[in-house]
Amino acid sequence: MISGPNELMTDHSTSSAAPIRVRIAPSPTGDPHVGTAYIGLLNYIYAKQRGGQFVLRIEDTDRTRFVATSEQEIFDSLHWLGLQWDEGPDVGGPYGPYRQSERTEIYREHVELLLANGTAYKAFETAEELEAVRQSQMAAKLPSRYNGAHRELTAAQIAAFEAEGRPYVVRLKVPVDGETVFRDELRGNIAFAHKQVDDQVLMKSDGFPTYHLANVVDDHLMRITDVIRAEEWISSTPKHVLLYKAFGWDLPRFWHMPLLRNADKGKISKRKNPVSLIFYRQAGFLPEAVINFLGLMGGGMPAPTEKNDTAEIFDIAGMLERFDFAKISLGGPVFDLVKLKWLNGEYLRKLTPEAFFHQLRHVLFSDDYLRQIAPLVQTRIETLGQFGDLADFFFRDDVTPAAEVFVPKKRTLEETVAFAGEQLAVLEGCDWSLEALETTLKALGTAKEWSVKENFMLLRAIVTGRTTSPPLLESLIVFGKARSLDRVRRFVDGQKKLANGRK
RNA sequence: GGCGUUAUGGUGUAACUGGUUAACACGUCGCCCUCUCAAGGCGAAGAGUCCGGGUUCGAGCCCCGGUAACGCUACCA
Repeated sequence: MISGPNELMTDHSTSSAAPIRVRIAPSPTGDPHVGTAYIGLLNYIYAKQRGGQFVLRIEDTDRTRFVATSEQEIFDSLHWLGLQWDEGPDVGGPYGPYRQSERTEIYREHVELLLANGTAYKAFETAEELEAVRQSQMAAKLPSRYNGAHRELTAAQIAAFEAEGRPYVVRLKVPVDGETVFRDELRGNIAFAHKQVDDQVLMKSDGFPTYHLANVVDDHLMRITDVIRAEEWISSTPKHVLLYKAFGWDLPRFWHMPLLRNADKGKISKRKNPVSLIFYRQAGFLPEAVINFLGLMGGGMPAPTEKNDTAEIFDIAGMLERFDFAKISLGGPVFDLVKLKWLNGEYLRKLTPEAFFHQLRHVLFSDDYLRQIAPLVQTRIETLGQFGDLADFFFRDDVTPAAEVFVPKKRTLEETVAFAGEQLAVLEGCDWSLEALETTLKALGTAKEWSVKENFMLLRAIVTGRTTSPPLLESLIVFGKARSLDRVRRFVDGQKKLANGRK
C-alpha cells in the first residue's frame, strides 16, 4: 500500500495527541555549521507553530573528533540567529542529561536489552580486520558490507573471546529477508530491502554508542514526536526503524529536508563555501538576513508573484505565521552567497543611522577586535593616522593581491597557486594557535621545498593583500580561522578561474 | 559497483484539485537619476518545465521507460 505525501500529511495533523517535540542534535566537532542552523530553524518553526517543544541535544559520542570549544560556539551561534531551545545542556529540562557523553550508562543498559532479546550481537573483529575485508570487497567490486562472520557466534565462542579480553562492538542483527518500509512525511513510503541494510555497529569498542543507537534511544526517551533532519539520513533510517522495533517502541514521524548545496550542486562543504556561522557573524552578516535567507531555502514560504512584492523578506515571526511544511520543495537548494549578500544589504539599508552605526561599532570595530589588533601595529606606525595603512585588511572583505605581489621571484604563477591550495588544505585542519600554525606551515614548506620566506610571504599576500604587514601568524589569529580560510579559498578559486579563462 | 532521493531560466522559488503567450526575486545587460559609486526608478535578454514515449480536447502537474545530479554505502555524525 503506497500512500502519497499529502495523504500522510493530513492523517496526523488532526489526530496525534502527544505534544509535539522536536530536536536538533549537532555534533561538537568544529565550527558551528550553517546546515545546523538551517535544520535548527526548521525544527524551531515546526515546534512553535504547533505549541510544541524544541530540544537541543549534543551528539558528542565521537571522542576522536571532539572539539572542546565547539559546544559553546554552537550555543552562541544559534542564539545569535535568534533560535532558543526549551531544553538542552545549558538550560536543562525534564529529560536530561542532554549531552550524550553523559548518558553512556543509559545506552549500555539499552544495549543489554537488545543483546538479551537477540536483536543485537557482539562482534570481536578489529577495525583493521574489517578494513581489510572492506578493501577486498571493493577490489572485487562487491558491495562493501559487514560479512556477518560473528553474527552467529556460540555462547562458548563469545565466552572464549571475552576471556581473552578481546574488545568487541555490538551490532544490530538485521533480518536477512524482507524489507523495512517507513514513511517520509514529505515523500511518502520508502522501502529498503534488508539485504541492503548493514549490521550497523551500535556500540563501539570504546563503550560509546554510535549515532544510530544514541539517536534512537534518546529520541524515544526524550519523547521526540517528529524527527526533522537532513536528507543524507534517509539511507540509515531503516536501521533506526529496526531499532525502534527491536525495543518495541513507537516510531516518530520522519521528515527529511533537502540538503544545502554548493554552487556546483554538491552537498555544501567548507572547501567550496563558507559554512561556519562564525564566519557569517564576523564578516558582518546580520542574523536577520541569514535567517531570512535560510527560510528561503527549500520553499515553505509563500512566494511573491507580482512585481515589487516583498514576500521574500520576512523574519522568524513571519515564518511562524506562514511557513508551510507541506510546501517544501525537495530539490537541494544552492546556497547562493550572492543572494544572501543582497538580502543582507536590504537589512543594512533598513537600519536607522544610529542602528547602523551601532552595528559597525560593535561588529566590525568592536573594542575586543581593536584591542587585539592594536599591539600588532603599535611599534610599526608613527602617527595614528597610519593605522589604516597597515591594518586595513582586518576590515576589508576583498584584498585580492596582484600577481606581482604574491608570486615569489623564483616561482611561476601556476606553482604558486598550487602551493596556496596546499596551504589551504593544511590550514583547514590546523588548530588556530601560534605554535600549531607555525609548525603546520613550516612542515608543508619543507615537504614541498618552499622556503619559509616564500611560504609566509605568499600567505601574507593572500590574507593582507600586501608584502608588508603586521606579523603574519598573529594577524591570522586575530582575523580568525573562519575568515582567514575564506580569504585563502577565495584566492585559490579566483586564481583557478583566471587560469581557466586564459586557456 | 549497490541502494535511495531528486529533477521548472545561471541561482532561489511560483503556477489552485491537468486549462489560455510558464510568474516573482537574485544575478546579468541597457536606460534614467547623479560629481563618482551604490541605492532607487524604468526596461531587456534568458527556461517551453532532464530526455523519450503514453493517457487526454488539453500535461510542468497523471502513467511507463530512460538519463543525470546528489546522498548513503565507517567502531563519523
